[in-house]
Amino acid sequence: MFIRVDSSNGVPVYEQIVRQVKFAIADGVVAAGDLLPSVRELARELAINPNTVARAYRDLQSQELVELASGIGLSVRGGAKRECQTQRRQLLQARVGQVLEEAFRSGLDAAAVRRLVDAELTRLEKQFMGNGNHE
Amino acid sequence: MFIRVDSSNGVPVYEQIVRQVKFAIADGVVAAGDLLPSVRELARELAINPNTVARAYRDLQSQELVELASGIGLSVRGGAKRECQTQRRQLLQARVGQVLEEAFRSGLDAAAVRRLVDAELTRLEKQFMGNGNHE
DNA sequence: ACTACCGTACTAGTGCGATAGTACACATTT
DNA sequence: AAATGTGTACTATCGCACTAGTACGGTAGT
Repeated sequence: MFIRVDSSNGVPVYEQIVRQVKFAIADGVVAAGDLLPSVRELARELAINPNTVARAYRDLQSQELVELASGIGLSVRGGAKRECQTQRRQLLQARVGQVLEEAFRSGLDAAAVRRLVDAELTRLEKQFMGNGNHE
Repeated sequence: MFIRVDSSNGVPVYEQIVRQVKFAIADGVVAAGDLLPSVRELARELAINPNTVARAYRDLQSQELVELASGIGLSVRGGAKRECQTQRRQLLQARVGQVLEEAFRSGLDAAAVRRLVDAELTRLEKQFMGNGNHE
């Protein structure tokens, strides 16, 4: 699967899994009715403990994004895609707000912030040129 | 002092202290030669353990931003202000880059990102209207 | 000298994320 | 019926950030 975790960045691994599964749902990489990779399979793939994956899946289930197909696995629920897209958009907006607020606190004014954003934007445009992203 | 910590956001408290002391130095709130608040005083103020503050101060000392005035306290070193300003600028630029990259990955194009940034920017401008910040 | 304050060092205990191993109920496949 | 694979539950253990309390050497004020 498309999931990658980094155990050294402070963010709990199970949260990283939850986040990336949500992104996969939002992107349509897994559609409604599709099964998530099994707990043991994903654990083997990521070289982590099955309990950690199970913890992430439990969270996804309690958020009603995914439902138990008993004996089969966990399947993506109907409204999950739109919900994940909404959550992703809200998360992004919040992070943009945080960073801009930090920029203000650093003494930059709106014009300086705009310059900084534009500089990073053109840098990233070169990097992402001509591909439909979704690593 | 001007420091505020949040023990429930995952970031170690001592790192929050290091970060905010650096910001205070960058902003000139504490100038070269000034003493930092004592370990015990800051610990009492933040309602945390003195060891946690001591840990933060040890980091600042090993980064040569602050030096031991034996028996007196820790004083801000000469080049610290410029160094902290540089670090803060680099940190900010990196965070802007991260967020914009995440925006690209969410499927937004450069124009959409610019719209999102502008929206947050005008929202924050209202909030910060007519004050020299530094909460 | 005495007291008070400074940073530092040390040990012990707590909370939480993660690991490790086992057991269980369920469904599919053979 | 048996084997395999699914998610789940449970206990034990480990590491790390943090708390808690104490002790020590250095400096200033009296």
